[in-house]
Amino acid sequence: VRLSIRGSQDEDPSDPQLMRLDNMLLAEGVSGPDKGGGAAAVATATAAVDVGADNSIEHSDYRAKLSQIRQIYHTELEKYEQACNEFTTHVMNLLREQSRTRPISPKEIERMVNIIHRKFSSIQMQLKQSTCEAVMILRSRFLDARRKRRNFSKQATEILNEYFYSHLSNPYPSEEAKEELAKKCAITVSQVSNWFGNKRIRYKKNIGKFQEEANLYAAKTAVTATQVVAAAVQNSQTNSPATPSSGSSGSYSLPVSGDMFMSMSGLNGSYQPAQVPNTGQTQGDSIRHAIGQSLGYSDGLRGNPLYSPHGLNGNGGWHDAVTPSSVTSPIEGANSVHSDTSN
DNA sequence: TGGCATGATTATTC
DNA sequence: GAATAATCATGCCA
Repeated sequence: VRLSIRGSQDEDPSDPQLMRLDNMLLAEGVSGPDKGGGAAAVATATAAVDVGADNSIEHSDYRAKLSQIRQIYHTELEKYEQACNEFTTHVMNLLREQSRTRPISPKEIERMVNIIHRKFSSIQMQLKQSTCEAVMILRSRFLDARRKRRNFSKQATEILNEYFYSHLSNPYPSEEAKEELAKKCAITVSQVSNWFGNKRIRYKKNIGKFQEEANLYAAKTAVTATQVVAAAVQNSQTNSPATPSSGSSGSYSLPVSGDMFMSMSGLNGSYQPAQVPNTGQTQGDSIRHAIGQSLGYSDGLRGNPLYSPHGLNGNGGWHDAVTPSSVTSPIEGANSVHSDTSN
């Protein structure tokens, strides 16, 4: 903007602003070697925005637009250079012609050439500036796309909720579990992480609000669990090769844990940390074992999180509730807050 | 169209 | 580096 005001007056070639523009164009991969630096710049720009595989379209879109800008920039630049040269020779010819009628000093010629060059470099500067602006706009638009969100599919949220509520005492899926969930939900692992992060925080903030949802999923889990268990029992009794898969959602493995009782027990709004699971330990163990054999998630979680070391403590925190060494005692927080004065 | 739901980002903490 | 808490920005529905 300032440029157009200052315009024709002073165009110092070593202008810091020009240098800034040059640097930026180089960094953005607009100027400089066609593929080398440019590709690198594009790579960093797109890497910053990379959210998942489904973004490849946007990537190519970004690249295409950037290369379009680059192309325009280069052709314009070339055009200006050519025009500058042509104009210079034209003026030189004029001066030469004039030299027949009046004496023209070499100094005067040099001065004219300088004026012409300055004019063209100011045009060049404007080109660079507008190119920079174009890149900035493109970039900001592309970066804004990060915030563009679409709600997950109903099935996806269902799957995530089922996992969440059936692991209510420790809603921290392991890396494998996250991957599994991501695959099932057709989202990325980081989206799964985001989802659990949001869910935990929002659940904790307003347990009452989520109670209905918790009951819903607990009931759902219970029904499926019953089916699965029945099938498993029948399976072991009849020794038949029947598979317990409910067929509802393919191979989705329902994580059945004591947590589902937990979400039930919280019906009246007052949240009780993991207290029930232990009661059914002996029986539940065999059941869990049976289920674990036919279901997926439990595998990745074996030994730990089903009966989690964590509980929503008095301060409303899962994360630092208990140390792993106390896994063997899942009663924590049942009747007493026991001596653990966490925080 | 306003308000709530929800996915993503950021700052902070451990 | 993962989790939390706060916040942003968009989606969705009455």
